Amino acid sequence: MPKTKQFDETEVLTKAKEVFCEKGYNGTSMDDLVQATGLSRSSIYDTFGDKHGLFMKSLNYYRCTQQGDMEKQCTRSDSPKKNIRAIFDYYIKDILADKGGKGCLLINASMELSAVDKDVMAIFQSNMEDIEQVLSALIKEGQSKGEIPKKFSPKALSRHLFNSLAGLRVTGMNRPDADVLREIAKISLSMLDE
Amino acid sequence: MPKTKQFDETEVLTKAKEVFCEKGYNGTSMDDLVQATGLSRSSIYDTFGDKHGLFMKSLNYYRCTQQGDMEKQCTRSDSPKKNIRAIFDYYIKDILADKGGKGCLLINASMELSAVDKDVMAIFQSNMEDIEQVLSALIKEGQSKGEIPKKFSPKALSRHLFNSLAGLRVTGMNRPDADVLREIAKISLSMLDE
DNA sequence: TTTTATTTGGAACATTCGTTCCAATATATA
DNA sequence: TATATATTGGAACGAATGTTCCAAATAAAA
Repeated sequence: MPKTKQFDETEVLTKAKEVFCEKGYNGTSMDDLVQATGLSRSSIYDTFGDKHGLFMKSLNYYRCTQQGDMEKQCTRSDSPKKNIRAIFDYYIKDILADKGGKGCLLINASMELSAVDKDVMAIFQSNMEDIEQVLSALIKEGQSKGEIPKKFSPKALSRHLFNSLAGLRVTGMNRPDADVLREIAKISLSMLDE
Repeated sequence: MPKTKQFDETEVLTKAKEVFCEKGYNGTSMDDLVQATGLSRSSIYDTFGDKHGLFMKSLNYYRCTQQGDMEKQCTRSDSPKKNIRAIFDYYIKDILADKGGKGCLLINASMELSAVDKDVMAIFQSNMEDIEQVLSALIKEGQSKGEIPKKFSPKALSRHLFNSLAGLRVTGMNRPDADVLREIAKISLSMLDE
């Protein structure tokens, strides 16, 4: 009996993500979202509650897809070190593919809202811990295989690598130069050598 | 004859900076700015033109003071490497002193607005180049003194260090833990050793 | 003290904002 | 096809936005 949903929720979240990413949370109006998603106001409010609800769902969805993409890089090779490099390559590719320099919604949102929206901060923190966990596991494996020196602990190295990834997003948004980003990554990753 | 200005412009810019930093550009209303600066609407419009004008002047003033503070660290010692460490120590101290996690106006503004405001992007780029220039000069000096290995070029190392500083601001805003930040800095700076 | 130029506070403006509401529309089942 | 249920478009709302304007207040100079 019921009329089925005329739209795919994840598609809407992806489109909303792009607008929020480009214009920021407070810079995005409901008109912008109506136009970008193709949905009516009513449908947006009915499905997501309000602007903040849509934003949080977009943020969470983006976080999941991004983390999924990153974890896919972890199994590309038997070498943990190569997999870490693959993560950096993937991330740099993602930055360079971002025409218009809209950036990463997690970092943008955190910079815009962390001071006033603790829900946003919590998602960023959780994402940071997850990524550090993934990196830390790869490093621990690499150290036990003898691929990675044990000078620094897996935890410390993973924090350094996450820090470098975050920096790459900031740097890359303002200087989207492939060679420069790859060189920065190379130096950050040289900690894992010899 | 004329009545003199009843306020110090740089004090106003500093106060405006704090509001913009905490709430973001689009999250800050003129009411917020009137309350934070203590000025009347009329005085703000008369002195700075409009909200965007006040924002740009705040951003520029912040950029100058921050860069000045950073350059002060460059002459603390005869050792270029120690001066680079001093820059990182200063920056981490600045991050930890930022109660409330408001962050750095340059990075916040860039993440919020770079995609839609090219003036903001230009200031960030210019600031990035200036800081890399300062770091590059110190590295070159350190390399010629034999303090810093020549495995990587001064330009490449300076970009890596700026990238790390940017990352520290993002990381530090969401996890203001002194030990963690110092450990990240230590690993980033270990590129300058041996 | 008087004059003069400037600052100041607050009212007022037109827009835009996020949100609500409802009648009209559309679709899957019976 | 008829029915039931969900979606849709658009009008409408009050609140908040950035900005303008002007009379009143103020401080330096005469």
